[in-house]
Amino acid sequence: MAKQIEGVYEKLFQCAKKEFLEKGFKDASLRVIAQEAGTSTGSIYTRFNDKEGLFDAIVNPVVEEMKERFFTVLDNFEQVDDSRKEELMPEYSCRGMQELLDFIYEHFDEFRLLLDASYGTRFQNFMDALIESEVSSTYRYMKVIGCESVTSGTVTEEFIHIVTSAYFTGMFEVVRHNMPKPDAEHYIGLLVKYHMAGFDTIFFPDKY
Amino acid sequence: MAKQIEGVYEKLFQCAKKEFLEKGFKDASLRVIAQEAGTSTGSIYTRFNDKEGLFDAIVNPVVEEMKERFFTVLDNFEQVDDSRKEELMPEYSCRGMQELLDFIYEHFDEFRLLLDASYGTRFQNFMDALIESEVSSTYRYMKVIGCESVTSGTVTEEFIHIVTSAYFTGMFEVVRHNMPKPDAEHYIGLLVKYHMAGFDTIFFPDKY
Amino acid sequence: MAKQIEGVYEKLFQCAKKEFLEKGFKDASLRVIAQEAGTSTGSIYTRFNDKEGLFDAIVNPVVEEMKERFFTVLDNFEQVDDSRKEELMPEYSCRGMQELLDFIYEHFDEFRLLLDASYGTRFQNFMDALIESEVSSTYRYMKVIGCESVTSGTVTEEFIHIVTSAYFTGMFEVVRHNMPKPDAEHYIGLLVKYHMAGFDTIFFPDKY
Amino acid sequence: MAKQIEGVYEKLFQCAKKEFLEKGFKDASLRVIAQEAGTSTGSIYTRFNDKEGLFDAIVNPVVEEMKERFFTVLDNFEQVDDSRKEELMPEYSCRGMQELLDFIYEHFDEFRLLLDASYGTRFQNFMDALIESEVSSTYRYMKVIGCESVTSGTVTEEFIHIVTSAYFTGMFEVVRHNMPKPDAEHYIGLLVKYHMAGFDTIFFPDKY
DNA sequence: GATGAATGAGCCTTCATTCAT
DNA sequence: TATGAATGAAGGCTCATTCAT
Repeated sequence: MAKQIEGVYEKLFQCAKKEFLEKGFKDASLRVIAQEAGTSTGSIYTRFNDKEGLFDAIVNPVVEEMKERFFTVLDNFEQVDDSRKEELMPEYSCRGMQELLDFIYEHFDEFRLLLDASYGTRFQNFMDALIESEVSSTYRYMKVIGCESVTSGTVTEEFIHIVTSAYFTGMFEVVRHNMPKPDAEHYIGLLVKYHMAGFDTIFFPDKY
Repeated sequence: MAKQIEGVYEKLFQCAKKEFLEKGFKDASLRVIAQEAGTSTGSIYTRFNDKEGLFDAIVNPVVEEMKERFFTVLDNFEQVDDSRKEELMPEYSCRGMQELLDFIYEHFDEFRLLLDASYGTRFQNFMDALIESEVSSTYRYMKVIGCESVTSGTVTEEFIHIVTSAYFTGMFEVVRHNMPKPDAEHYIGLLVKYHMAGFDTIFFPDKY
Repeated sequence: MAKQIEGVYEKLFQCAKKEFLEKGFKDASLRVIAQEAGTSTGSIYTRFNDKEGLFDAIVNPVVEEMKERFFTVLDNFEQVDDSRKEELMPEYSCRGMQELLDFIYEHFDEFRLLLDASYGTRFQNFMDALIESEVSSTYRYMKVIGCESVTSGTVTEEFIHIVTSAYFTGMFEVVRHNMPKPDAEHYIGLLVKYHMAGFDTIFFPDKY
Repeated sequence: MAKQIEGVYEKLFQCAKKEFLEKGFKDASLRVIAQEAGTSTGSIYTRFNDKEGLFDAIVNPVVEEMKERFFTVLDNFEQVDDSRKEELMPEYSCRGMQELLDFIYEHFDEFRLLLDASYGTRFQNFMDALIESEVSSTYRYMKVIGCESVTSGTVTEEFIHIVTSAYFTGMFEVVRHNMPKPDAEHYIGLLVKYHMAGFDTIFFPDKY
């Protein structure tokens, strides 16, 4: 059984990343990628099955790891004793965002791909899905701690979605703008504060 | 005098809207649109010049009116006496958002096109541009009222961009999710509160 | 019976001339011509039948008049008594060329159309046809005067064609280069000398 | 290693030649060529890049070789000692034309393409360019040998252009008329004589 | 007669994918 | 397994001509 030539996978991988970033999934050309990588289009099919498979290979590992980390955080928090949830929430939330930021900066290109170059792939709703997880986790939390605006129906899961979208968009804005990490950290710190203050105002209007 | 067959314009307009919404600008097919509209591709060129002209015809009137309204609001506020700006800000902001929401619901499809189907057209950065206007207006305002976090440099225009992106994304989420208007109004009301609380926390930490 | 609007014919005529000159027959666009002329494509069909008809209208009158003049000259010479032909030839030839030049300069644009913009029309071989007339006339003349190189078969009609093509090409070069008429006259005078000297060398090698 | 199907290149090449000859570059259809050649349009792009590339492939090798030969002849003559130029001119000129004729007959179709089917390609001014080279070479020669009609200004480069156009047109007439080579040779021999006699009459009126 | 919209075939070109070598 | 040529549908667009108004 003939072996795949070493290094071609990586070359394709890198060139595809570049091409997808520049043109988006749909407008990227496999011929260009293969050429740039110094190999043939066939090589892509051998290694990645098809165009989407190539995109997948670049982006999915990051997505998977992200999910795992993300869900670990959510799960951990889920397992905190209900009585202490409210108290620990800010810390969890803040550390969660920090970790997310770190993760993003370790996988900057992949996030840019997910955000702005994934139209036409199964990841085109990636951010929505991510947000949806966060939303339902938050919603469960709100109910658990008996947040009145939720139990009374003033605030629904739908609204949490809106606010969370806003929050995450702010977060990902640092990716879209290619900010240096220190700046990003500074801004995200502020963003967390912004979000929490806004959040409390809505969900715990009586808090203060 | 040769007249355009009546109703074909509208038919093309509607079918194009549908096709663009479903597939996005780039992937939409003029052949499909013409066929669906029961006419020939040539008809499109008679009426809309070319593919982008067709997209334009659907979306530009809304964009233009939006700009006008939006800039009127910003200008009005700009002309308020500086000493009263801070006091009147919340009202302006809130009413502005309310009007924006009304406007969006009058032109729902067009906004969906602008948000998610405009890649490849001159509108692809529409939301960015919108946000940028809001950002610079806000920034000017902050300096006028002598907001300390701004004058001291803790907070920059870049961060205002992040927060404003977040805010507007929340706003447009109602479009993306096809919410009934009453729900939307309710949520936007809350979103405004959320934003203002968050905003104040960052920019006027000493306020309270 | 409704009447054609006055002046439109002329306008179309002029605009067509311009368009044909710029782009050649095939690449000229009737829509552009109509637009430029401030009328409709239909007008062209009413007045000129079709695209070629339009070209025809511009060019054919000139061609016809040219033929007539040209054939008159040939005929006149034909009717000269055979015994005097040789003697009168130079004068006829020279005056013919002079008249041709005058005629060309009265119809400069039309000649440019015939030479370089007629591909795709029935005039695409106009110059060939013209030359062919000249050739057969010349050939008849040669036989009449008993030119030895012809009667002996050293020189054929085919070769006369070659030489005549050369001659006429030189002639029309002044059109292609948009020369001022005085220059043209000077050059054509020289060209006639050139041709005649060359001609005699071939056909009457013993003359001198 | 994927190979181009053998013979397809040649088939395309031949069918393209045929189509271009029949309809000219602009009006030739790649679809027709591909069909005629029993392959797909894509094949053309694999082998020739695009429509002009196809024309190029047919014609350019001939043009390049022609340039080389042509310029070699001109250069050689340029390097002859000035004092012997006048004496050697006729021989050079005659041999040059002879060689040109041979070359044309080795590449008959290509010359027909260049002459009558190249509109719309970068070769559309091929003959003009060729003539222009000859003209400026001739002009330099005239000045070197101190031809009086040139130094006195009676005769200009412009007129040399006219005469040279005439000369070359005569030459290429054999192509346009598909003459058998022996006939062509005979005629070109005569044409050279014709040209030289005419030329001398104009440029060296005192010679005899 | 005047208009100019409608027609629809035709243009060159690009593409992801297949498959013979 | 590697190659890259072959495929052929599909893309946006232009055009001379027709014909309803």
